[in-house]
Amino acid sequence: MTPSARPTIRDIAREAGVSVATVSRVTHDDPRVVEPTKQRVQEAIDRLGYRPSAIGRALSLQRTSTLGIVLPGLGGPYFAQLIEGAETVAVERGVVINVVGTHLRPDAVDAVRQLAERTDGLIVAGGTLPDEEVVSLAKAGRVILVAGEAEGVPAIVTDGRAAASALTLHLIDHHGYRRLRFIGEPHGSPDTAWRYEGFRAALAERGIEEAGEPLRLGLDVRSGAVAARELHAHGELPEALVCANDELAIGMLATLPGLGYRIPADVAVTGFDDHALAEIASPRLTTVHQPIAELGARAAAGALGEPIDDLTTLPTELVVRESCGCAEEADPPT
Amino acid sequence: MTPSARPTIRDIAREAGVSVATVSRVTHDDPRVVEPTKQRVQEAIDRLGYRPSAIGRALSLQRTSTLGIVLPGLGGPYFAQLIEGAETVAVERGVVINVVGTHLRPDAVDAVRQLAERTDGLIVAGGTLPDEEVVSLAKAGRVILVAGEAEGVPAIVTDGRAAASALTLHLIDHHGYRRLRFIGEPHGSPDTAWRYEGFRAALAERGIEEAGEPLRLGLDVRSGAVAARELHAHGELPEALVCANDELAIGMLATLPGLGYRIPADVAVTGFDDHALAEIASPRLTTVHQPIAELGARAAAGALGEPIDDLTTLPTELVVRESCGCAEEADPPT
DNA sequence: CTAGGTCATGTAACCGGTTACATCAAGCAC
DNA sequence: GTGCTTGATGTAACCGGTTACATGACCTAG
Repeated sequence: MTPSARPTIRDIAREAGVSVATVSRVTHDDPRVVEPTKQRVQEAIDRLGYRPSAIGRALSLQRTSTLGIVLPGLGGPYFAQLIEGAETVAVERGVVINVVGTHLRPDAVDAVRQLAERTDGLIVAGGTLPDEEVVSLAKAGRVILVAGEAEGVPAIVTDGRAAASALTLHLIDHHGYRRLRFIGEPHGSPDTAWRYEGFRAALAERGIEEAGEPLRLGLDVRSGAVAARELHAHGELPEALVCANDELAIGMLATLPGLGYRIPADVAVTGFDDHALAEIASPRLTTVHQPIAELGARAAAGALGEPIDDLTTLPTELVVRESCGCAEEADPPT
Repeated sequence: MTPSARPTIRDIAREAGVSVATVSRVTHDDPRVVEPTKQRVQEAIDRLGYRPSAIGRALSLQRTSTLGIVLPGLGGPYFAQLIEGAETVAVERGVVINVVGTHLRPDAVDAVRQLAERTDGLIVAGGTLPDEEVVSLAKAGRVILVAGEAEGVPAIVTDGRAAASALTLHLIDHHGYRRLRFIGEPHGSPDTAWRYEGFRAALAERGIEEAGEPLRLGLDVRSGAVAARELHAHGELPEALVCANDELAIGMLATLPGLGYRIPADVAVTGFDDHALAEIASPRLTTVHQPIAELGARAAAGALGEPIDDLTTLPTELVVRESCGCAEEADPPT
């Protein structure tokens, strides 16, 4: 960013009648510079409006003070929370965060490589890049994988498999549902895949057959609405719909009543993530709470050099509300 | 990102027995290099796993092929769409996008200055930085302001004032409401401020007194729920609630029925932005559609050097659905 | 008075690329 | 054979910082 010829350290040195080393020292508050000199330099800096070039500095220091985050897209609260978590750590260390979304970039791999060049560390969300690319990035620099796995790359995850299984068992054992269906595309992301696995494992454990193939759709609200209409169009609904995330579930919550189904009386719906709307929606959504910000924070710390295990698993919590069929709890609306 | 000593262009030159200039030419597909030499160099590159350093290149070229976007936070679809719009333009030009959220950074100004160093252009959302900082950034580089205004900085906006006014007049003239209240903090962002202005202008035009101070809250779903409870607790509701954005409105839509109010029979609710949920929610939300992706795309083009007017105003569209009291249109749910 | 030490500052190499210009060999015309 | 052109490649300066080491002024102890 240099249209109007920014002054360089050498301009300041000339202006103040000192050497570049002295200017550099002043900008670093080096105590070796004597007061009058420091003042003269500071004046020159102010007069010319000098700000050291981050690129020059990065080249010299071999360090950028930047952390990169690679996400599929920026939509949705999941990623916003992840970033916020990382941000808390980054702020502490004077590091700035750069985010790229791969979702709609045909050249995602290139974009990420370019990002990797400019950062001291990288947080990569599972499902954004081919495994071998993650491995190769990790060979060249510090990379932490979030909600994903790749050979030899430290990863931070939640145990979505176990959580989905617990959720599904709640539906089976507590409510007695035996016709259940999973909504979401397991191949879309490792997170979804794990959730689907947990779902199937629970069914298998209770000797139940799946009510149908997973309904393969995106993870957004609109897909939830589409799913609802599709299920309706194809005839009878299962007893319970296990959605891959809350947004999908919220889309269903909003759409199913209009099609004549009562939730949870006619069909139970569950989500995943504990979205802000989950406890506001009606009925309130049964879901799984995940420490997403914590995930981001740990990943950031690791990416910035803190020692980290090969695999960190953070705990999840089943949040039982009403959409699964459980009675409304005592919870004062006002 | 250089833990495992990456090879530099000089390593390759030595390995291939040529000069750095030749290596540089090979990496640029310069036709002047003769085939056998090119091959020898390429082999050295592959053998050592060389990738040119983006920082070295940036320093030399005085260009980073990077576009920065400064947003308050990354939450919510508004910003996700803005980024997507920018991304389409960036992809075309082989530029990568870096996003920073200022929301929870006490050192936002520093973070943005650092970003500005590393980018060829900057898109700044209104309300993220003090005006004078935006002006000073614009002095040093190419800056486009989105949904904001600052002396001498090219801006792209939608006419939120006119849109809010049209929306409010619809509530007054078409539905006959005369007790209206605005939900949102006008000082929070220019966008909200303009919407509030439009709201007040409409009331003034019809000689109506405002039903109360704006209810000053954040722009998220949860705040909508809080607002609903607060209004309920303080006694009677106005006839119509004009929310600063859809998320706020969706929070109210989800909460008010539980408190015993029917929408729109007892109270009308409107939003702003045309969120994905707006047409799925029930009742379907009356709101204002904004070409957000277009906003992002234009801003990106401008920030990357395309000539741009001082002020570009993009059109909005009033989307009348049910939450304002209009009858359900013919719209087949399946 | 001098050797040695301390301190403020300067000099110049270095980080990893790009590129203007120099160099040198080969080909060609006379 | 000489001079000129053309083409492939090399040399070295430059981008904007940082910093190890050099320098030289001044102080102090012997």
